[in-house]
Amino acid sequence: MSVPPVRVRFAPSPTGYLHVGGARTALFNWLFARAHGGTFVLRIEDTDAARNTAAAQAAITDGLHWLGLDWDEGPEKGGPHAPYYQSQRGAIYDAYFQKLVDAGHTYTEENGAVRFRSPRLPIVLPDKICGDIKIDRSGEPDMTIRRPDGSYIFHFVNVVDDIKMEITHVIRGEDHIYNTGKHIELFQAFGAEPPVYAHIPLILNSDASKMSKRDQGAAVGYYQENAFLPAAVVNYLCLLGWSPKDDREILTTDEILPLFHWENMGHSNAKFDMEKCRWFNAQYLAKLDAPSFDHLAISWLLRQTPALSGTDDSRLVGALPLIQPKIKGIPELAEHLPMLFDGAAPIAGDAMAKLSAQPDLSNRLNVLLTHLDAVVEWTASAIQAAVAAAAAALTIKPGALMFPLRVLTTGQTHGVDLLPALEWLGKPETMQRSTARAKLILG
RNA sequence: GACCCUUUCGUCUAACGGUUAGGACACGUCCCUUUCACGGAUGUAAUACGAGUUCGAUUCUCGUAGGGGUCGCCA
Repeated sequence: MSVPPVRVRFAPSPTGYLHVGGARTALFNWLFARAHGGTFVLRIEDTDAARNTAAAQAAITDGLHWLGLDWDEGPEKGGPHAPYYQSQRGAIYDAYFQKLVDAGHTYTEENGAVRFRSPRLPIVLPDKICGDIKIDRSGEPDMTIRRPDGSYIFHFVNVVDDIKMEITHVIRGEDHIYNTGKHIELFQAFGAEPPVYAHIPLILNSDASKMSKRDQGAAVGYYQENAFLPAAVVNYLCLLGWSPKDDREILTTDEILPLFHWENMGHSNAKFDMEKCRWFNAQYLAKLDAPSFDHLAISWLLRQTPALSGTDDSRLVGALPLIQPKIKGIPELAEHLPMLFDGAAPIAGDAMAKLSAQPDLSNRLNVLLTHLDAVVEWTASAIQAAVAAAAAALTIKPGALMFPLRVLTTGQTHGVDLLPALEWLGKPETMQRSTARAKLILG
């Protein structure tokens, strides 16, 4: 007896955005298919014509493309079970509907809606994650499967398509557990074997509420817009409801595939932690090669308002390596770029306060500027030597001069690695900024 | 309310019935260092509660409580 090849599907409806929980469901289906050499099907459940727009469809396919979750059959690719849009499968549904009618499983309401007559038998759902779940629908009203206008309801089309598309495993959110009772009744009415079910726990907000469109990070588009690295997001998402069962956290999908078992799946809902997601992003950002980082940064800058000096000249490309190791997200460029490019930026309040508290300030600044002015070859190491010499002359530690130097040149208390930044800035600009701000500070 | 799922640091999670209950994010301290960081070290912090089984329970069973989900002619 041969085991049928694994076929899984992600079946979103076009709601206008791709929910991060949906993305995780897609990811788990994708991982399962890839781990078993199976087929990953994308099917668009667009039976609700009202919200079925091109933009809503694009949010799904763009998001999946961006995450790197390639499907084997579905929109853009076609396949043996095309079409993959439910809105185009009316004839199939009509035929399957007739089967139910002929078998006497249905009855029609006064207004024309058609219901499926439930066998009202207790159902046991053998779930791969939750175990055996008892579902008792005997007290429930019969489900409607067709509206008076002839369009079909989710439960019906979902099951028909899973039969037609030969889906072997259904991996979906826990919010579908109870629906599964209805679905199993339909499979049985069609004389079809239900697929293997695995219901994965949900992703919630940090306050345990359901993530909705408005919540930050609920839409995959948020990560795209903010130039997250897809691999980082995928990595983080994998760890919500799945674990390698050891201490590793940074994992490639190749490393995850052999460990993607039901046994490694979590059973309880997970709260989304944007801080940790950003930490993953920082890990991947730091490892990125310079050209890729430049491309990511520049294309993000070009999408910003003009206020953000989004040039792609060599000055900018020279500055980006200074920033790359400092940030957890590309949007933090907006914090670093001004202090590097705007020499006239005002001195930050806390910087001024901390600097004023330094003893012997006037003398220190003057000695520092004198030594800097004497630097011939303007390199980070030469600047460092000048700072060291100035410190020696003042009989203080070099470190004591770094903070004043940072304030003089950037106006800030913190920022990128200073000496390389000054090398990038150049001697004339450094001296000009320093003398101007020194005057301001010393009054 | 009914039914279903679930319960280990604030969060994500690990722990053949025997561990000083481990790791990571976040937070604190120290070290490193020319600065900001990175990094290293370290600290605060968890088995929801109550019974039972057992020599021994985070682990198995039951109950209680908390959280979530579902109860559509939405998907």
